[in-house]
Amino acid sequence: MSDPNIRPDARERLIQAGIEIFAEYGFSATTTRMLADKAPVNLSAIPYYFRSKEGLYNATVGHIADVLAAHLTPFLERLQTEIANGFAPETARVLLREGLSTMVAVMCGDPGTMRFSQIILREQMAPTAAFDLIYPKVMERILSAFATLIATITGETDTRQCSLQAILLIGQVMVFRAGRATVIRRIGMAGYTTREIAEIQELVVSRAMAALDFMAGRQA
Amino acid sequence: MSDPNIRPDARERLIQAGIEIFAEYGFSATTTRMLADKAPVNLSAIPYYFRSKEGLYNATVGHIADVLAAHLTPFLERLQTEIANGFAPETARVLLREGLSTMVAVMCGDPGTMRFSQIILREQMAPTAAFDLIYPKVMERILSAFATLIATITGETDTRQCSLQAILLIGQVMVFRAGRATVIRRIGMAGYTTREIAEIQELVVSRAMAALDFMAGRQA
DNA sequence: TTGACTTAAACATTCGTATGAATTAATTTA
DNA sequence: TAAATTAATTCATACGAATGTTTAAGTCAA
Repeated sequence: MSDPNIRPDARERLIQAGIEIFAEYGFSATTTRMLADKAPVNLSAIPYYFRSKEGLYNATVGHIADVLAAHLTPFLERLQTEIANGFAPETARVLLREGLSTMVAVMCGDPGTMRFSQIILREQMAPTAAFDLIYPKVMERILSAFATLIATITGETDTRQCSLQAILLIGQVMVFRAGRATVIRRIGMAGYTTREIAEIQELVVSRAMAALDFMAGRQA
Repeated sequence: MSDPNIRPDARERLIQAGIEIFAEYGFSATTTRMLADKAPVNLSAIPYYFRSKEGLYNATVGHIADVLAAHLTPFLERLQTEIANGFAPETARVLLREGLSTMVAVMCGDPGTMRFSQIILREQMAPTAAFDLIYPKVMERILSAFATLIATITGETDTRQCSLQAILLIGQVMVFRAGRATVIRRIGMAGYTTREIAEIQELVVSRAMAALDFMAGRQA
């Protein structure tokens, strides 16, 4: 639910459990007893604090959206500052590099945030009411920032075109998370180690830069 | 399960129902009664023909793998033929264009095969035993073909590098399926119409070609 | 009549949620 | 301050509905 006085930590523990369990099993395969055991908390704490299992799920997604939005803010603020000060294409390149690298790290590297992206990916593939909690705070802002960067770097003025190019960039990152099982088997990895994350970052960034050169060339 | 004598169509109807229902709801949220109603078939036909709900799911994924593998075969045979006859980079480009276009159409365009990719994507994100049914017949063969094409076009000899580049290409297609909800909302589409599929195909193909030019340039 | 298939009904289990008592914390009263 | 009262939270238990599966009778072609 939404208590004005944030009293207890049973509520927070349930959301942490929600992140772990919902990410691993998805909404339907997750049972309230799994969540209560993981928290650990009595079963009745779920309807007490969140009204229902779905309420806990929505609170979990909302929490993820807030955390990611907070991580996002410094980046977006820097972007705004740069825009106010002219914004050279070289600066935009630096920001895009950094944004993509961070995205790879968040989606594939850090075990904590990997759970976030797992839940978000599930929402994308089969959106529920919780999709509205995460789209405007995270998806929309990332895509819009990337589209701005692309426009600045390439000189492309068609915003739809820039948005589509931003989506392609994100696709190159997403495939390493959503297609993790295939990537690992195909490449013969044991999992994503620090070394392999660095390799993916290098790969994604260099590929993105090449694509932007190509676009800029066509524009000029 | 696996009956030697393939008698009835109740079995096939259940698999068709499985494609529709498992794609829409996923394994856990799908109930045996949904499947039986959709088929339509008596509830007991599921344990009778497939031993269990999981058995029907595996049979469904197996069926998808077979259908996709059959669609894939002509393409792979042409590739083999070309390889036997020298295989100029220009020919490889044509094949890659075609492969990517088909992939977009299969994943995002045709309502029937879109269900296939939905189920496959779920398997990638949270692999079950059924993953082994689809990986070697579909994933492995597509990636290996793309990697071969990339090697031919760019002159890159490192097979790991070629595989990674193939994964990036597939990511650019996959994002339009897995991230459908976000793409549609962000771009302001009402869904993927024929016109938008063509736009995505053009986008993905031209982007891929630019990337390969970049790789070929670095190699030369 | 046999054997493959279908059917309706029921089974045991698990699910999300409700209930009301027990416990703890906070506030008020004396 | 000490006791009393109230509110907030936790707890064990239970309930009805839905789940996957089983059972055994029924149907129909060969």
